[in-house]
Amino acid sequence: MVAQAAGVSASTVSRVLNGTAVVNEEKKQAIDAAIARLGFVPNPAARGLAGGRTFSVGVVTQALDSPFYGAAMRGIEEALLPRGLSPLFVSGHWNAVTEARCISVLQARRVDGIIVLTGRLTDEALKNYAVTQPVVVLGRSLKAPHLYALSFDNFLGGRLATEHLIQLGHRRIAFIAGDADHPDANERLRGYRAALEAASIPFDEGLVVPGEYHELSGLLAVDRLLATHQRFTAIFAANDQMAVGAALACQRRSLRVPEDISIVGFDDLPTSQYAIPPLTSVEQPAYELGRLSAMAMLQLLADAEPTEVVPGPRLVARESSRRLKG
Amino acid sequence: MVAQAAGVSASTVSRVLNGTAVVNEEKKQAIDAAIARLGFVPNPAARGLAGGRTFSVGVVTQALDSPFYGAAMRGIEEALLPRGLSPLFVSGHWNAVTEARCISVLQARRVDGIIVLTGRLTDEALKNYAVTQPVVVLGRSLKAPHLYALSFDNFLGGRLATEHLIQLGHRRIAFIAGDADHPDANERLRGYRAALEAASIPFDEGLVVPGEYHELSGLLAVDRLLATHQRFTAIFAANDQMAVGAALACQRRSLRVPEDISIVGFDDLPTSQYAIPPLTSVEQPAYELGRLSAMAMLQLLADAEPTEVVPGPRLVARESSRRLKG
DNA sequence: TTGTATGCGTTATCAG
DNA sequence: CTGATAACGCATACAA
Repeated sequence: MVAQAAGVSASTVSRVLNGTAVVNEEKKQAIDAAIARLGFVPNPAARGLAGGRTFSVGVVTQALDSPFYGAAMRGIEEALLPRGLSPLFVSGHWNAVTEARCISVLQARRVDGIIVLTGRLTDEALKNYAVTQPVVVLGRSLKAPHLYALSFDNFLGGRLATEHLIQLGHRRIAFIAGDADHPDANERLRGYRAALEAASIPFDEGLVVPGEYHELSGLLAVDRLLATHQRFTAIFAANDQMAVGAALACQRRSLRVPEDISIVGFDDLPTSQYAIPPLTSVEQPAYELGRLSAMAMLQLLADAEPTEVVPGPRLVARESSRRLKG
Repeated sequence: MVAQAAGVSASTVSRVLNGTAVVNEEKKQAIDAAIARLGFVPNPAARGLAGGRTFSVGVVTQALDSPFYGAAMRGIEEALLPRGLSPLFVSGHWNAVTEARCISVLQARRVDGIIVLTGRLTDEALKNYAVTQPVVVLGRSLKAPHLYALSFDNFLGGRLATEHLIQLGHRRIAFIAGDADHPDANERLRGYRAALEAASIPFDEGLVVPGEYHELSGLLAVDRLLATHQRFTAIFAANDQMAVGAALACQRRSLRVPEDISIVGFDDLPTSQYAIPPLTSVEQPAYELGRLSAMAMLQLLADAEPTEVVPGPRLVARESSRRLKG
């Protein structure tokens, strides 16, 4: 096609396309011209078949419609596309079985590598996948050949949030937890406890209520707290969505935020800054985390050792938390 | 591989894999067994090369991290995956040039079809793309061969929202518009005007302020309204994000929602039900719209005429709007 | 530096 | 009903 238009062989075209070997400048020009004239675009399927690579990397996200994973996906896309790699997004819905199926789909498509955003797969399963193709996982800390893990410091994040409230004078701080079998959530709880301990505030189990990372569970958590007559002046929710639900529950009970109750969330979603009142939160740089995951994958694909390092958590103080009156 | 394991030819394996022809039951069993034993999964790249199809459909979304498009993507994924098709998501960021580049990427990958979610491409450009491969577009109404358009009734939606406020006794209703070169936004404005007219309420240009579909622009719009000393008792924002920003602006000015100002949004994002106060909005069933787009694509790919029809808008009344006090 | 031959894994077109 | 055989579009080893 292009080859005969430029009067050379297909191999030569391939060579200029990939820079595999030096070619005569004249022929190169002729080929480039022919490519432009014919609007030729190499067929990735054929390249994949011949070269063993598909120029696509699979991304197992948990929800396509999550502000958090959405930002991460954006970071991944922006890192990958300019390098000629296409991300293939599939969503696991926080379910190990679904995730495994997702990975099967990706493997069936012969993706060059897989990026897993958190999820419920076991570390073992992940390591196992890594023997077949490079794997980058966000939200774990494990080591294995062809496997790179990027983990955000949820412990420190939990600690920062709690310390912030303590510094504002709060001592009765409720904690709305995330799923118990979710490592991130447990780390945040650990941070909460550590901050309490450092301030010599006794841990009160009654102040910890379970949640499920969505708004409704935050709302219900506050209801439960109130129903059990717990006394508290502040709430730390393990993510922003639950914090928002908690704020609504407070409003329904005529508890003013922050006058009566201070609330701190986690994630610092873009929308949190427009919550009423704007939410104090621990920033988790989703876009950057996504971008770094992709960069790490790029390294892995180039047979290099990834060195990407995750930025630390940062507290963003807004209007939902204030000094305890008193 | 599988072929020789089962003692048959590759063609026969292909036949049972695709159901292309009837195969002897015994051989079929032997092949199935071999497939299971070897954990064989056909290579889509090779299938694509040989058969001219890639079993993937490109999806041009506008933002990977948007609650609205996220839900649509979820609908698309769930309709496509079970049929063995993989969606390939790329994001155009509301920019015609970027979108065109996205489509190039998709075409380079030889996707079997393209689904475009709204966007800024011209109808002409879209029709043009449709000569190469099937196209489904959400948010337009145009007709062309191999092109199916699904459009949501934004006019009626705008009308419903405004009528709701009128029925509550409001007559001074501000409108926070979307981008002027955005057809959806203009339709909503038309609906607003139509409702006003039907109720014999004179249209006041001073009550219409531009916005850009994000929270901040909603906030600024209210500031501007207040700065120009407009009198109004209600606000209809062309989307929920701006409505949330508007609510925050009101709160900052000590205008209570809904006691002093009623607010109605558009889209009914999942989070809107947890806004403070929970937001009255016009439901736009993003998940369903996505699913229907995918179903239409399936029809197109099967050389059938799509018949998918979009559900109409529906007003969801919550606490951000109430009867005007007398 | 370049062309030729071969193979990647699968489907389609033939004969049989 | 089934098996050869060619073809899909490209990359690579090899030969020149």
